[in-house]
Amino acid sequence: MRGWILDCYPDEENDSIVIWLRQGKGTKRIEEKYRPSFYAWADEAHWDHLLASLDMGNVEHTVEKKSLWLGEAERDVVRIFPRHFSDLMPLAKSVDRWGRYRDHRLFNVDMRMDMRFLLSHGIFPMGLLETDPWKNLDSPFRIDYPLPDLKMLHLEADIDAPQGIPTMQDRLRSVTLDKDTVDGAEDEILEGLRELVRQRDPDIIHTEGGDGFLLPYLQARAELNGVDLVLGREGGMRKGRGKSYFTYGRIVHKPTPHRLKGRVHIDANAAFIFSEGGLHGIIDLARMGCIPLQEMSRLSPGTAISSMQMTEAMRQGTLIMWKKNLPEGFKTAAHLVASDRGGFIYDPKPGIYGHVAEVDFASLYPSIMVVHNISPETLLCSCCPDSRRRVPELNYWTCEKREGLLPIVLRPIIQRRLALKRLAKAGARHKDVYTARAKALKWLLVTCFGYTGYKNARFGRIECHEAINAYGREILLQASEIAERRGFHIIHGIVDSLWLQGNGDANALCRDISARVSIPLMLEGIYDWIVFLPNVTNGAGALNRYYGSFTKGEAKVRGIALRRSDTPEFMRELQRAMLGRLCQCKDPESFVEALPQVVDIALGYVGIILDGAAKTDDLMLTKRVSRPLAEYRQKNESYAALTQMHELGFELAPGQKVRYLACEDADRVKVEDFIDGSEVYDRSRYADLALRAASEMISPFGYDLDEMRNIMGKAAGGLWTKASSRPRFRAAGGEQAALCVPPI
DNA sequence: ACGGCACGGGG
DNA sequence: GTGTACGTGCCGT
Repeated sequence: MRGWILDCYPDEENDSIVIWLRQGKGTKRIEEKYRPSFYAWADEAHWDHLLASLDMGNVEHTVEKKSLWLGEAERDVVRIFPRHFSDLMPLAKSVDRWGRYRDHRLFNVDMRMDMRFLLSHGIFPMGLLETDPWKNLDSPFRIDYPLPDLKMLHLEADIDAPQGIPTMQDRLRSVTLDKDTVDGAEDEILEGLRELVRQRDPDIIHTEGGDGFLLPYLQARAELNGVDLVLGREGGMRKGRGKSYFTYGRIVHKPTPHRLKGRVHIDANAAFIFSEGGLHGIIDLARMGCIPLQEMSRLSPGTAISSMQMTEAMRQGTLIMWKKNLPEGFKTAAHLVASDRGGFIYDPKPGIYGHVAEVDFASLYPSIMVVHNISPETLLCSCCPDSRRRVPELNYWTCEKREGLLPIVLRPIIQRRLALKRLAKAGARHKDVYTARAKALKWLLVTCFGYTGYKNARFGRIECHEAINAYGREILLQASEIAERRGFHIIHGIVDSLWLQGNGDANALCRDISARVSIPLMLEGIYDWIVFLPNVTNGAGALNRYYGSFTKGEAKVRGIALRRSDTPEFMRELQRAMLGRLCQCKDPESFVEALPQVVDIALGYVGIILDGAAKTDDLMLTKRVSRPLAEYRQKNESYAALTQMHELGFELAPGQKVRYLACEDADRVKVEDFIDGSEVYDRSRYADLALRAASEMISPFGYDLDEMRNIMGKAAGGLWTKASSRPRFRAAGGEQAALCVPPI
């Protein structure tokens, strides 16, 4: 048979792997017995003890030659075969304990069962192949590859929810699959849905919040009504455990996954990569990371890149350490200071600058890893102590003889992404598909650097993180020097970007620098003007709060309220309106002339708030809560919102978001789902938010918050009396921003 | 004054 | 099954 692996998962009870093969037409279920194994190694002193223990426990094992770590020579290791899938982890723990002082090192233990199976046959999901025996007709890194015509249908439900937020107890009114709606009595709806799914036979069911609510809800209603609801190509769901976890500097909530059998459930809310790269992005990563589609849709890009590294390591014949146990090297105090510094940062002077070029390195950090061969096994390798590849600032080097794992994995991703972007730009036939794939790949590149510094990453090593940073700083310094030699003046720089003023040829500069550092530097664009905003607390230049107007007519905005996820739509709209007027200006002079008009625009918005005429929808504040209600020590708005929900029997897990309206009553807030139209929003609170949003953009030009409040007070003719300004540290000397105009 | 809480960034 | 570290700003105590 010929087809694509759409779905692949273990059947623990039968010690087998179930595969759903999508063919040109139709789908085939294949079940295959599978025998997983893991490896153990002990030094000479403990080797006999290890083998004796295995014999004593009657554990099936063989001795094989394998490499324990990237690039190391092969040596004798024991390959251990647990009797059942479910015995693997307990047995591995036993073998670990037998070596009492960590004498036994274990490998290939914590690996996904699906990936084990696929790698053992050298096959991958969503790649065309032949069965019996398994044989690839495709390779994972191809730019163009054949795919079946996948059918994805959207599923949603209408629920009678008297409390505002639907619960498991609420009645189902109707369900909609794509364009078909089923209503009637609940059991009829559920049976109708089952029949509809069977008839339309989608490969993918797409939901928004299917994991968190819809699927468990439908299942609960089906049980209550005695309906056998089947949404997969066979009955039953594969559930996991939901969790709040700490990542990316914040708490994220991940609800219990609800996976179907033989059919892929993609929950848009649980699928970060889907939101970025769509279905084709997920398919691309599933192929390269060797992870089934349905699993891939719920994973982070970090896990995807990590699985690609594992896949490559296995391909090289290296075993995968159970736990990372590469200790950090010794560092002196002075060394620590040097190595712990982050990326390159220039110090911008707040104000407006005319005619500015922005140049950015494309995928700077991943490119550094590739160009300078940075990988846990190549950094400080023992084979090249005299390597000429020295890391700047640090007494590190990288291997000259062998390319490292991280570069081997990254190089094709970088090249592939560029190729896809070029194809999309050239207006190729499947332009959207190429764009989607390129977007998914981009996230691999963004996360791979952070992963090198992550203590639990399998192929992470903190020294890699330091080395990449050190190269990054050096490269930006070199770029700055070259820019200055070519007559540019450096306004600002962060990590991989520079903002330059001057009359030189920016394209020629990019070519020059790219050639010098072997990493492509691109012209992001020329600004008619760009505003760098001051830091409110000390008046110095903020590092990443700016907005500007490109000559090609687009605006670029970073760090202000408009970009923050907790900002109400109304304040965004206000800032967009201000920006819209400012972007009509072609130079700093006309920008300054337009300011009075811009202030009027802002005051118009504040007026709407004070009149009570703003729509409550546009005033919703959104906060990602960081802890359970009981753990809040400050009685802030998040606390008030959580309390309100709690009183009605609803709880949020850390990482979930709450949306609420700030009100004047004793409750302070009204959670969005409970809004009944009787609410009166807190006018002074919102007016203040609006004034802040306005002054944030134009404070360097004489319109700080106090000034905006003054102007508003006069305009409102006494209606506006709020003067709750907190004392703030003002910039020394009250330095006003310079108006910087380019030399002619 | 100070601590608690939440957000950003890359395209 | 999970990127770190940190700056920034507002708000409550």
